[in-house]
Amino acid sequence: MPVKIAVVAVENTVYHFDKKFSYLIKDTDADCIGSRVLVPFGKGNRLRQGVVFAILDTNDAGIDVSTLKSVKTILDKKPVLNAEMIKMCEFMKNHYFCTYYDCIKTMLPAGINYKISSVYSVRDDLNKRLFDLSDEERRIVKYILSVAPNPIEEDKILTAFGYDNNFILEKLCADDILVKSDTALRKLGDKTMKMVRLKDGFDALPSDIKLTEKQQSVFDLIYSVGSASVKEACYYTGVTSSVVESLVKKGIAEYFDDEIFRIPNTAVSNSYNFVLTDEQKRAYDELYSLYNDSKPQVSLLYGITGSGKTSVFFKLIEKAVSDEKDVIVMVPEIALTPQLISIFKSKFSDKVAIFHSALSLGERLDEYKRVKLGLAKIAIGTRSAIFAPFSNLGLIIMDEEQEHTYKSESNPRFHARDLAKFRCSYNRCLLILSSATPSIETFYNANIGKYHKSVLINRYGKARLPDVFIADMNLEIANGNFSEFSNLLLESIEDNLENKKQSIILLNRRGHNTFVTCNNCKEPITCPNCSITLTYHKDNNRLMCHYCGYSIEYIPQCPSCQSRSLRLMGSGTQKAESDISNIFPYARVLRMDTDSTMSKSSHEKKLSEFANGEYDILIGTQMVAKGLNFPNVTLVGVLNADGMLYMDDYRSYENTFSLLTQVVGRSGRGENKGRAIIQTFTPDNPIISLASQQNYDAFYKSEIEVRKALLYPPFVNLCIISFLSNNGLKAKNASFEFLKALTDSIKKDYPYIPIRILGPAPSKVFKVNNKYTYKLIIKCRNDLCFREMLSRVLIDFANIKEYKDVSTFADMNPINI
DNA sequence: AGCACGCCGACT
DNA sequence: GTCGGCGTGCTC
Repeated sequence: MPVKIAVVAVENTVYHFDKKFSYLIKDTDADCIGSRVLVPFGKGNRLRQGVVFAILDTNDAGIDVSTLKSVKTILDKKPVLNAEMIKMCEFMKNHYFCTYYDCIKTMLPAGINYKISSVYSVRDDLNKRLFDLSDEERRIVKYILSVAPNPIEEDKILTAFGYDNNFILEKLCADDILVKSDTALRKLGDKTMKMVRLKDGFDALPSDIKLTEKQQSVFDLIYSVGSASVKEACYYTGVTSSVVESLVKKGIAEYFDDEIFRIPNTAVSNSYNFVLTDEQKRAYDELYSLYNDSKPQVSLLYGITGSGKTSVFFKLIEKAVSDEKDVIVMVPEIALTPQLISIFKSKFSDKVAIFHSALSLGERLDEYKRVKLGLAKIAIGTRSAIFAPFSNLGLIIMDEEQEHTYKSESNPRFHARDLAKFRCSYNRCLLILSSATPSIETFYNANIGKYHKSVLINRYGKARLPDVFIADMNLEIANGNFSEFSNLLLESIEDNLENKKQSIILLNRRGHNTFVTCNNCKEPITCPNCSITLTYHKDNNRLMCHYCGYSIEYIPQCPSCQSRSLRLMGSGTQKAESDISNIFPYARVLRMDTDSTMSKSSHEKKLSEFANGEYDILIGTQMVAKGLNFPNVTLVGVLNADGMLYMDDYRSYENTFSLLTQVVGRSGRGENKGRAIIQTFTPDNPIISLASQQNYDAFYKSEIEVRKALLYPPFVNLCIISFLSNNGLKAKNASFEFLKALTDSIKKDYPYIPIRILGPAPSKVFKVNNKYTYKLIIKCRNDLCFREMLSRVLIDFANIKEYKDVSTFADMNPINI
């Protein structure tokens, strides 16, 4: 029979042996490029899933065909990956040092995945041998026969009989009673968020029911918040899910599924204005001519907050859709953009597909299919929307392109902007990067002519920039005000309360008090799993670790010297909330951070309640600073601008400038002029005054000089190699060994590669979750040559036995260095 | 990561 | 003389 060679990327490989494997395939099956297949793999020839990347003729493969195994099954009738996506896999593997299947899994919706598992069926001719079986074995055989001729999954049998291993099944196979085989099963059963609430009639605990201490703590939590996901209930009380389970068994609580995420249809959508101002029209015309260009183009749409960037790209999307082109719109965080989504839904209705993490597995698959079938023309979503399987892409938009949510922090560690550029060049279409405070890299690229640039300098309509005041907290203290709030801020809040206007207060710290120290031994209380101080949370009276989730009940006694004199230091959103409530007892205060926003849907609800005027003051972490549009907000207060400014990260100025500019821009979006008050101990820091003037250009000018002088992006790329181990010394040794391997390789094979190496050094937080991390920073040029060199070193290093248990990975331009 | 092969110790 | 411990190396 005539055969061809299928080049296959297989599942469950690790980086150092991930490559494309060749298998024989019938030439009648040669049209399966991009389809998933089952192939025998390894010495045991266990079946593994793979995706066919290419089909070759037997004579141009250049390998000994006689040694090849054959493709066992083709799983898809229609390919799941088209040519563009296969190319994108190659691109991602080369750029992000991950496996092919890491990429494939990221590109496809989880619901489409098959799971390979062992299944058992009973041999047809066994009747006579049944006598020899034990009772137990006979029950298993009966169980499997009950669904014959279908085989049963191994997991199902094991759980049905309560086994923790498959020895008895293996024995039955050895005795020729059962047959074991591998099958690809569609992953079923959506993993909806499992929620727990008290059963009706348990508002108060009847006195005849006794709970253990842990059960009581879970009860109290659910009682106080109404309902919580099981995960959150455990997180808050520091117990395992079995405690929740026992509450349910006792009939006190019950499980339910999280309500389906809905995009609220706020009234804003109808009043949205699509008539462009002259300035907006000019920007539109510029972008339109790029859109019509037959070459791929990237353009920065740069306009101050409230200048109507959305209107501009919305018009362009309308144009693209009328041209029968497909459009991807990426936003940093879907929950913070309900307004944008409602505009799209009201205008394009079911031509819009939404991609984000709060969708259930099934919903995500549905949206994916609607795109694939061409029913949806616009995909809106977070960074994963860049994988929307369009075939006629005409336009990609990245809103707030500087946001770090566009960078993935787990394998594959991609940046959506890079992939957007890839798709834009593949489809020869236009990519628009939109922002009021672009990333330094992007603005640099626009300035040197690599990107085009369209500028909006006027706020839209009657809205004007707010008046910004900088409150010097040193003066407040000198004047006897030791509170977290400057007098100016308190007066302004009071004014706003009287005038029925709303206020937003930003404090970039969760929790109540940020750390606890002992007055006697001066030791701060730290997490046992991480090298970081615990944060006091008043809501549950616990000390919590924001890194690993560890939590213990707060007992006012020092764990190291037993002294009872502890001091709560620093303040977070919880404390700010209670302080504000004490000062203004009649104000309706809403707090928004990852603690109070227990589930995604309540997040939505709270924002729309705030928009409806049900609250006077919104206090929160940076999530209150982004993208929201509340016309009635005329005051913004920033409590500790310093906290974010002096982090030892080369991007802390950039991030602070962006955050301050954005939060200041929340004020005065309606008819009334707004004001913003920034509290700081370093009022002379130029970043704060530049942000208060919304002067991005001046900020950029000073920042780019620093980057150039100190050799930071965009003048170099930062490639970080991390070494993670249970053993701190081992992580350290591995990092130094790697450094040696790297320098040797460069000396020997790549003498012309320009790089500078910093470190290795322990990571900023050395211990997280009992794992120790060392990091090596490589300042490099992110070109083919460097990536090839690094890839080789990584692969060779993975083969050193000594460091087998040190997990080593590379991250190009990560968020956290 | 699995999984088979292979080379040493405790046992019938 | 054999069973099985897990160290080692490969995966088309």
